[in-house]
Amino acid sequence: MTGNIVFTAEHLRSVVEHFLKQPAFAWDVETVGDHRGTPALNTVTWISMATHGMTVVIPCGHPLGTKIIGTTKEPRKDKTGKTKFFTVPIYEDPPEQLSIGTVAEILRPLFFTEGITKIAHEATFDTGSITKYFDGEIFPGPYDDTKVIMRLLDENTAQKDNGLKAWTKRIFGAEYDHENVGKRVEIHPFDKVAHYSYMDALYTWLLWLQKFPRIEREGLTEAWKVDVDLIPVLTDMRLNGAHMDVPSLESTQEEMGSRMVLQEADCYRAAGKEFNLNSPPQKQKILFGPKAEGGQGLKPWKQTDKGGWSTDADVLASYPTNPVCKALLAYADTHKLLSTYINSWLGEPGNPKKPCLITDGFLYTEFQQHGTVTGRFSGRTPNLQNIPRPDKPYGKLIRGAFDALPGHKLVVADYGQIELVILAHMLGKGKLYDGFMHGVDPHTAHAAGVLHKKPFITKDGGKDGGITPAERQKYGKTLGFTIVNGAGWKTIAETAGVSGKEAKKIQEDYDTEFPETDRLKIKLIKQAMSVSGVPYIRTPILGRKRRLRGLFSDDYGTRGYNERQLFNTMIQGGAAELMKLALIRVYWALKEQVPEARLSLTVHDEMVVMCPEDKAEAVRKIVIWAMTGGGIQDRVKVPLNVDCKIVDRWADAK
DNA sequence: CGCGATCGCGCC
DNA sequence: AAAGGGCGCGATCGCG
Repeated sequence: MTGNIVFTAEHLRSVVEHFLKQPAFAWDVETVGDHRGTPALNTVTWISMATHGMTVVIPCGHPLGTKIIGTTKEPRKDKTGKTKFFTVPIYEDPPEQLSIGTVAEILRPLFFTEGITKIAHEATFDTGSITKYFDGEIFPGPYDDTKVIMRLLDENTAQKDNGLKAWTKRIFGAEYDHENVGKRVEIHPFDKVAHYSYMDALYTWLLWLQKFPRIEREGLTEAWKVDVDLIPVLTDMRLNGAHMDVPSLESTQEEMGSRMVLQEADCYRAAGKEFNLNSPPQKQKILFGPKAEGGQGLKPWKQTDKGGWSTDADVLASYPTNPVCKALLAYADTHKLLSTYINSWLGEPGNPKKPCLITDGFLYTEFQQHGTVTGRFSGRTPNLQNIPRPDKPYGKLIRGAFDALPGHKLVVADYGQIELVILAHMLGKGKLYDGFMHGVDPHTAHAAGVLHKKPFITKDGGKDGGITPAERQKYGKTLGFTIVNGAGWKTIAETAGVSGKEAKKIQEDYDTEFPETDRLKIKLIKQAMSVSGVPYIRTPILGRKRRLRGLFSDDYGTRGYNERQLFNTMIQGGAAELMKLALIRVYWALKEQVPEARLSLTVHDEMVVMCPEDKAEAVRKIVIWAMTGGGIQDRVKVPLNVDCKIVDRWADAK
């Protein structure tokens, strides 16, 4: 392997010459720095590449040599504050390496050659990390991503088994990393990291060679193409980050912090003692323990998955007169939001384990196009797809901390009722479909259907035969998500606030008034079961597969669960695919027409773009075109609808 | 001390 | 008869 470590410019040039003659290559980076996982901020110290006939590894800034030339004792404090001494090896100086600048300059012609496919495992990370060395320019495609491929071929793989190491072990039986070297390359000796980096590129290449042909064989080409077209888009978003008003976030932190202290005290006072307010077992003891032992003597009624007695918000709310429950509910709300969305982002100064996630006003997040079984994106580190809604008090403050740079605006667009659009598209007829075709909103259509009234909002309290806004809310909105998710009458009763009897009646009326839905469900289930091997269905827009082994289960519950997943995947997955198409369209249109504009975020049916104030109107038009215009509207039978606002803060968009 | 499981809960 | 789909993450707790 020694000859495959590149130390000189001459060597690297000859490598590039070889790679330029190939149709495709795999590559990988190793990164260091306080923000090693954030492509916008990290430092690349290794690049490795593999193709037909050659695999190389290019060190460019590794700090250690290979030979141990001595040891030293390093003091480290443990949790209790005790100082312990660890023996740490001292390595020889590292060999002389090319600088990342030189490496990027020589690699540039290779990466910027259109027509050579660049393959990585989780490409947005590697692509984003190297972009800063290419003058901030994302290199052109075609791209490919073995993680995307593997996930399309088996969407049910658990997230933790979805890394390159796991695949390499499973498919090639090879294990080359027992120490998680990639997590902190800078503490490992030179040769070890060289080997590790080399193997990463090599196995990405081998995995691609073996698995890519299966994409076409399984009829997944269209879904795959969109996912790889998303690579520059998601890389761009990952690099852009979202701008934050840090002082505002800090003042919210203080406000919530002092509020929480009071709420803590309320809990202790009500319970008559101090206990850990975040510990389910301790809460159990307090709530359900006998009064003689200082408990509240409440009767538990809800089990956790593991069979314990639940103390979740549902349970607490069911004892509305108990002061402990009341106090715990208030505390939990504040604690959850403060710890998840504020403290974890601002970090703890002086604690290297809890760094501030906001750098120069920007918070960077990661969108994974292979993060879910349905085809939606998932978001992580941090997840910006679950920020509290602006219609809640703390949500208004937290979402309000996402703002635009001075002189800029946020253009925020979201699809209206996108899941029901997909449902209507699949149905192709019936009251929901007709409603969409005539501009009736789906909640109104649903409420009117089950109430046997006319599908419009009444103007005279109901004498005209229409439905009231309250009926729309109560029946229409409830039906909307219960259909999509396959909820039962109990959930309907709970959500709509009606009796079980009435909920069952709603369900029956829905089935008679909207018979197409049940027929569609049955058709899709039959379709999935009619294929040879593992049952699967394909999403309506791009034909992504969802395999559902449990569809044939003898167990009623398992089978029902799989049937609900099937139907939901069609809807949720179809909606996600429209958004993916829209994102690709908006990215390229903006690049061409308003290059100053930047995609910041996407949250399932919503996208956020930041741009200079005087370009906001132009951006708005582009976004609306991208989400609803020809080329995307052609893919769905009912009209797409977008709400698009120009605002200063994310919270102002709703 | 680090890791993983568990509970609970934020969003769409 | 009976059924809520999809995520990520913070805090706790038990294990090795």
